[in-house]
Amino acid sequence: MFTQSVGTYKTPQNRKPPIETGDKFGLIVGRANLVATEFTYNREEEIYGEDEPAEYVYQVLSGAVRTYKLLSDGRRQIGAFHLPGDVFGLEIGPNHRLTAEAILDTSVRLIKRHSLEQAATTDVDVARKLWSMTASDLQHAENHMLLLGRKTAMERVAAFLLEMDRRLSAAAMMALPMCRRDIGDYLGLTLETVSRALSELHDRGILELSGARQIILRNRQHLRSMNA
Amino acid sequence: MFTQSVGTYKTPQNRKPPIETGDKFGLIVGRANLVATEFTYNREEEIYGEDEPAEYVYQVLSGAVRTYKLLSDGRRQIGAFHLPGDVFGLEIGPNHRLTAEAILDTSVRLIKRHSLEQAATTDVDVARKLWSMTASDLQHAENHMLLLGRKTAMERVAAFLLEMDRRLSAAAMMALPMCRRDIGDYLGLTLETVSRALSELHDRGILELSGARQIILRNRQHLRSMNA
DNA sequence: CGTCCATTTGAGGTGGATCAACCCTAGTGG
DNA sequence: CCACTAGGGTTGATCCACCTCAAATGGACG
Repeated sequence: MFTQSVGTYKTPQNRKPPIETGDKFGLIVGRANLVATEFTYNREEEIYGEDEPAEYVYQVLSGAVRTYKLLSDGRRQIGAFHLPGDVFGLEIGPNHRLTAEAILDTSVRLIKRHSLEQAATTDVDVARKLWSMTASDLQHAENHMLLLGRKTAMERVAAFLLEMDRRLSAAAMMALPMCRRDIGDYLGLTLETVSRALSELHDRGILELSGARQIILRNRQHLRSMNA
Repeated sequence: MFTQSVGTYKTPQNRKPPIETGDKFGLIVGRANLVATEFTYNREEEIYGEDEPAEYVYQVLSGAVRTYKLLSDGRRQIGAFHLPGDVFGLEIGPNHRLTAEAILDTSVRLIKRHSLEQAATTDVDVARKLWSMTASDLQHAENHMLLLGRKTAMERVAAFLLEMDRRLSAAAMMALPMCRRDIGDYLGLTLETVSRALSELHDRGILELSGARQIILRNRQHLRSMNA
């Protein structure tokens, strides 16, 4: 994978990761004395493909990543967006089950899966942490199934905004890393429907736009009430 | 939970469970010397509710179970059907994240979650098995998000039939335990749309119906090709 | 300043939802 | 053993939320 990659190596270790507290992955790495490498991917670059052998587990240090599945005719369902601090690519079987791509220039920390699993056999805390990360992904997927199967377009967009608000807006303004098509493919909508929903929320004074991807939420309570 | 339950106790242990080989749960129970109890629920009876404390983990012995989430106005998304052999209700957090109901009269084997977690701290194989079960659920959810977000009604029904064929039809005929509404709520469709899709598949000679829930697949290859 | 995309907006089409009969069948009770 | 009933399932007619296709707008970057 890496030999073909356009990404560039950086010196590993010896850096304070820009990750807030509660960094499970960091805890594991430290605790188990694992070797973590840093790597960067260019915008729109593939990190791994669906069904490829899962050799590494990844943590976003900066940038953003989308993981998705494709149908044969190109229809795409994004399963999750991965933002700084998030772990992705953790599998228990031999292969990745989704494709991962960098949305922006992205740097990741990566660890050999094998070494993580090794650590899990000797350290129950590591084992539980890995299980817990998979369980968190499952919980996200269960909520997302409800969204995809039963929510209206406006409800989906409201849920998306609240999720992103929670996950990336420390400041008042949130800077979305992804385009309208990505949002649509995450929410099971077209990019036009996403755009129309955002326009309507803007017209209703529920959010402010300064550039299509710079959003300020003016009325979170209203969004929560739309979230059914 | 059980004090309010209409279910009835049966003598635990001392029975050969009607579970085929590869019974992960059984392996854990045997290996770790855990106490498993048997319990039965009546048709349409709730097994546990969303956000209730997750005290037990369940395995279906006979019958069928649906697990789902509800929106405030009653819209329902079924996350999974659980058939004999399947484990459900396994959580890592304190509470159940979906509601579980018996579709038919159903008997389950149950184990205290606490005792499973206990076993996981001393036996890495148990820990890995638990992780693996959560990972399987996640994989199912990832596939289902693709279905809910991007597949047409006919593709969803074809996928459903193939899933049920794989999971419960040892014989030529498959006996669906669930009604059209359940299927719709699993596939993100209405019961009418499910019915129309099945009628069309019947008209096209792809399946045979003897009673609405007794289905014989005549052309699996065709169904697979519709599964995009 | 011009080019290239991403985004917005508009107009019209459609797949699946909704609303409404009707049918079938398993269970019930006479 | 059969008539009745209730609930699940099917089918038809219509509607509408979202998709599709198209064009205009805007912002970033050379």
